Amino acid sequence: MSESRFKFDKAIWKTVSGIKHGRVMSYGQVARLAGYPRHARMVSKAMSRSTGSLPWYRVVKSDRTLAFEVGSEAYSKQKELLEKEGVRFIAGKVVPLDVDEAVDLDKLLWGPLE
DNA sequence: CCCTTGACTATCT
DNA sequence: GAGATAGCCAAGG
Repeated sequence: MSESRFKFDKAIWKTVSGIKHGRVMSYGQVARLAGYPRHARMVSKAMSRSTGSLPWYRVVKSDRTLAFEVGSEAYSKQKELLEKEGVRFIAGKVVPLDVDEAVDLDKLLWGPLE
């Protein structure tokens, strides 16, 4: 196994582990934060290579939908794990729960759904 | 090497 | 907003 790939994996795992409970991050965001811009597609591989427990389900696509095929087992599992943390879904999209500053829960729930 | 694959993304119709 | 399209980049055949 190559040395550089291990370093990459480690950086990704560390970043993903840092995602807080009930929050999500996109693949591209994780890659960027880990120090590897434009490696969004590689993030998934790094996660699948992870042996320990990783909050992989807190990583979603940039449009806030899940990466798996709708209806697949993986899709259901990820959605279930997220909902267990209080994450909501509207029209297949994760609702950002930035409880910290987004005091506009009203607008969040009743505002335009796009 | 060349070509194909993806748990991706940004942009344009 | 849904589809198409073109970048993206490491792995594997």
